[in-house]
Amino acid sequence: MRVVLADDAVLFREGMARILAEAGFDVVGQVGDGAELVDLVRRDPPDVAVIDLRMPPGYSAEGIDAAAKIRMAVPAVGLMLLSQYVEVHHAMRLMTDFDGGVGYLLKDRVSDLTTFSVDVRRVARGEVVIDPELVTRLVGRRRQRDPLAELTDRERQVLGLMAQGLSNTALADEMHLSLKTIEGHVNSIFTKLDLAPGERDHHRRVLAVLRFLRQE
Amino acid sequence: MRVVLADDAVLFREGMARILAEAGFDVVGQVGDGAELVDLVRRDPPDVAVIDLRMPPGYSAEGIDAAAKIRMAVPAVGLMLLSQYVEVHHAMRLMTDFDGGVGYLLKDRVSDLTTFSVDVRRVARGEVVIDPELVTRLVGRRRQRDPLAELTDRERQVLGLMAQGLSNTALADEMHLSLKTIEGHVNSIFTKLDLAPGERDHHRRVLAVLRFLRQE
DNA sequence: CCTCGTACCAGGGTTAACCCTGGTACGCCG
DNA sequence: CGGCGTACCAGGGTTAACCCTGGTACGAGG
Repeated sequence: MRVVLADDAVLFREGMARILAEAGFDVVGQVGDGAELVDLVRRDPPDVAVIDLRMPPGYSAEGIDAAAKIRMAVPAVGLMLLSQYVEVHHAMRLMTDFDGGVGYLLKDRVSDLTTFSVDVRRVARGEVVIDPELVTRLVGRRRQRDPLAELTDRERQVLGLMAQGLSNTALADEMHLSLKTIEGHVNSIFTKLDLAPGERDHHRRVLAVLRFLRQE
Repeated sequence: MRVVLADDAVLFREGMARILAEAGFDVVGQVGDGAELVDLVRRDPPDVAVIDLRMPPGYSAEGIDAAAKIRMAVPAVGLMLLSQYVEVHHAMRLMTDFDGGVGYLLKDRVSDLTTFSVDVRRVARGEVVIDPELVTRLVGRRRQRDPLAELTDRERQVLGLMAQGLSNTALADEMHLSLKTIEGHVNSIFTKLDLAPGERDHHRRVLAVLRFLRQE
């Protein structure tokens, strides 16, 4: 089974290459960023790509962005994403935007090499592998399709100003609306971007802003 | 040359073991925390130990604490510390408390395996190896006027995670600190970035995040 | 030794952000 | 015409974020 690796951290990536080679994989390529990965996979499609979620230049979601491109260009390639942190919104994107053949594991939570290589093989065969704690977190969430596209014009305008760092008060002044109206729009934005209330792990406004900035 | 490895992240540690074995080292042991490391080194001293700076239980400075104990118990053992983040105070402690035979490298900045294994050998032979950027930072501090440059290493780390959308609670979990400590760092970041309190026009957290993202 | 900077943390107080419910108004479409 | 979506807004309640003060500990430097 042929695998390519994408991670800008050389020490980690090279170690991974050896672990997978030892497990019987044919490591046919290693790259340090998303663009290189997409090129490599297009030229010489592997069975599966193991991809670090955060890579240059933005260290934000380059891995998943590259994965999306690969899925469009070479749909048969399995995509195993590795992350340093639990990030539900990224996992959600994986679940909703990709139709099988995807994995999302936490680097620090892989405790057994055999299980890890089995997981990579499962992804290559079209299965879905998600970190168990993430699965728990994901239960109950509804599927969404391009959440940003669901925003009304007004909501998009509000989010654009939020992304410029305006407070709710300033938003109300700027748009000649009441504070109550702004609050309503902001809440509606969160709902549509599937940023559920009660999540203590995320600062939802910052996440909404990051979502908006990434779209541009 | 005999080496032992200490890192609780299995994937990373196992990869490292293979890299070093391939480079001709005899990997005689692997452990997941500082106490195990000290025991192992006492029982069967290697030539050099490669140690993750942050390990259980506190994820704070277990690596360097264990290194200090090893230096006292078996002074001939070389000590290579690996860190995820730039932490000047730890590097400084290494330079001042240890008399040769020490190294401090950033995991994400090791870009060449041959150089890395050479560095490990140098440390084993009693030399000092420090990440080059860290050297620059140690020598040329306070040269810039950029507010972001005024942040301490800790504050920069906090801001980086804020920019990933982590809430204060998640920051505390992630960094194994108290919520109070995180709040203190966040407030300090705002002060240093000239984001004054009482300004109703701006959402200061979002602005701080935008500032960080623009810098990258 | 003393001072300073950094790191960590607790106690206690404030508030903008957030959230839910309920209402009016308007345009569009079947 | 009625239903639906969107926009605007009020009332009322909750809380994570924010902020200040004060404390310990440690390392570095004069």
